[in-house]
Amino acid sequence: MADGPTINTIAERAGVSIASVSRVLNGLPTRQETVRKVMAAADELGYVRNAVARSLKSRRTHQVAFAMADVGNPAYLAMLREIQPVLKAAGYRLVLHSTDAVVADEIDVLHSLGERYVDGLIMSPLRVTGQHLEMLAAARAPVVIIGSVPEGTRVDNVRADSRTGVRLAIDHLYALGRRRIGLVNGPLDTVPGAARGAAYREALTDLGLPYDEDLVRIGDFYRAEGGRAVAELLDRVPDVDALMCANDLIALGALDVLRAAGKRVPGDVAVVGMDDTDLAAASWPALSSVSLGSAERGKAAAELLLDRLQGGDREPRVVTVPPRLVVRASTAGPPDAAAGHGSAERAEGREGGA
Amino acid sequence: MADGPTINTIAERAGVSIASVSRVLNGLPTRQETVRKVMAAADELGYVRNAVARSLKSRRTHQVAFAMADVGNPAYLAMLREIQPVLKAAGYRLVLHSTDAVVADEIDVLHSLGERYVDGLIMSPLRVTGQHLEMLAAARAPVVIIGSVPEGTRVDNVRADSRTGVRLAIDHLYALGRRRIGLVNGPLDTVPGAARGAAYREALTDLGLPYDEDLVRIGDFYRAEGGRAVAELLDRVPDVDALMCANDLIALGALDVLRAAGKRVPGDVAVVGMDDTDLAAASWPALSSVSLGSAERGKAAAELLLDRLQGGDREPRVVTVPPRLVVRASTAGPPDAAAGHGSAERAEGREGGA
DNA sequence: GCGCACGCGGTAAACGTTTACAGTAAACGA
DNA sequence: TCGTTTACTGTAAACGTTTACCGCGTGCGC
Repeated sequence: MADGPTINTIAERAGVSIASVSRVLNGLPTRQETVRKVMAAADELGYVRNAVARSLKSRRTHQVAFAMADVGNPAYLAMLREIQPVLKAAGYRLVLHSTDAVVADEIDVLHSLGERYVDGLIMSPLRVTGQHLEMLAAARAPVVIIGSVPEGTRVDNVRADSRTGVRLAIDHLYALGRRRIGLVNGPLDTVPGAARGAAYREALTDLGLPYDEDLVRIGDFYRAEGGRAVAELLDRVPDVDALMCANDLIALGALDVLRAAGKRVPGDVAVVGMDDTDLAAASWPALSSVSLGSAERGKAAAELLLDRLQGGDREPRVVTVPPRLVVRASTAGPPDAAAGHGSAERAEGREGGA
Repeated sequence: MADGPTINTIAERAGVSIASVSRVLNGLPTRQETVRKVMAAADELGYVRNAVARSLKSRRTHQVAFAMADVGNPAYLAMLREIQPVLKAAGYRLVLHSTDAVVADEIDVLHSLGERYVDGLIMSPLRVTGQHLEMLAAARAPVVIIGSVPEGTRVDNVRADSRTGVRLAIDHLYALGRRRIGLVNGPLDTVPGAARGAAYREALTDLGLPYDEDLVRIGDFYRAEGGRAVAELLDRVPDVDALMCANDLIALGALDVLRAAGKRVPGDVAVVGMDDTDLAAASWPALSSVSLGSAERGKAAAELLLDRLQGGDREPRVVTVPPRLVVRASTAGPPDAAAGHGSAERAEGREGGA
């Protein structure tokens, strides 16, 4: 791997100055003869521009960072899938950070913006601390936050509306005749956890249903722990007839546990997930899920950032993506009155048995 | 956003030369007094090293690129999940490219290595063309290929062994008493497609089963098209009793279609997927799947690359990750003799019905 | 008291570009 | 013929670091 050619090498070979080489390579007006010589030399040498040197001079890296809370979570992956092509189309590379939702790591990423190895950042923190806000205010490059930040924070911001999302799900379950609706939530000190908890309570109140603490269980946002929380809930409220789960992974855990407990879904218990990930469609019974528009949020965030990178100053903008309830088999009908027949799945002819 | 401080700013404020500032910041031996002054100035100014300038000088970017064929495919995501922390731990950032398995895009990525914006590359091409090999030979930075390359290609290489993987699955199905085993494959001009097709044929031969063209269908590697291919297969061979699917997405498509056709899984048809993605565990019935060690391959690739980045020259290495069959409900027993009772799921008491 | 080693720190070059500025030659008008 | 415009090209500075090299002052041995 001998050192690659630089514009100096080319200049020498073509018998012109490095300035001319640069001009030719950038398409600035130049005499035909010079263009020809430079191009020929560049071709023969297999010249490729050095991105680092260009960045140093131009103060632009054409890189954007995406700091996702969790590389394993399909909701973030959905964002990633949308962010990637938008950036690519605009000529930006994507630098991926995984913070595992650890605050220190997120602060680290914000801090490292000062190193100027990227032109901007998209970040999706699970929790937003005072430290986050401080760093955001001092950030040396444009940042877009996916998730909610306190009012008045001067930063571009893309939000889901999980409050309305929970409402959609609860109303749906209510309309199906469910009255003992449980909530399996993630930690209350996360932004989504808190929002979903509050929205659940509110929705019940508005529907005139009592709020029962035994119907609310808290775990983390993963399958195993979600299942554990559901088991606990079943233990306390055996006749629960619907479960609102704070995300799809929790809902999968719920399906596991319900199945093990001999409960039919949706015959005995209807289950709704959240995020509408690929897993929802893959599970059996297929999971009704509230889409919080992960894909749309990713896209919006990327576009906000590009706009900021290209446009320069403007007031920070807040984009809110509306939720959408996707109804599948896991909530496909009213609860069974009797035991064991005419479940919704059967009505649709989709069950696995003969 | 006033221009951030540079070592010049610090030097001025501390009353020393930029060389001293640099030495202090890099921990080179310096008088205590100088260290103190520089540190104080740096702190007050909120100085952060400029990564671009450092890279230009040191010819190291501390970035590594991962070019994945498809951001949507869980198998590649599993690699990503392993690659990320390995690189992070070694102080490298991850630049993510999605090539959508388009050859031109992959060549582009290889070409752009010349821009020196990364120190190395991990790439997982679906097809390896002559153009790939040419670019690999001329690459200006170390590359690790995930997937098979022709013998003698001088490049670090991490392989799955899908031949043995298919063999594991077919032997398993045979042991369960299945004799009409279909294959739902992806395109034959892809490396995995070709390997799986050949392995299937070989396995049948070794087991003394006839090779029947009607039992082999080709689609792409996605759910919808996989389902279509299965429908076609069912049409030609209604009494097929097992399906080997070239990946999990195809297998999910198979489950969809089998369910719609009123076939029980595994009672009538056993189904095996490949890649052992999250989806396999999430589906119902849970999918038996051949793990090709995506996670291990990602990890191995990252480690090979780091070794190369740190160690310098050595002979190219080939790492082969052995496959592993993960048995779940979709192959949990022998075919039912009679119609409709005693399926494996029921035996395990896990079905959705009462 | 003188020469020398040694520990520090400053000057300047280098990494590979872009670009402001100045310089040159040709073309043109008076 | 001469000045001026025009069209191009070269010189050099700059982006923010790292580092080779040199010079200076101190302390030591003789």
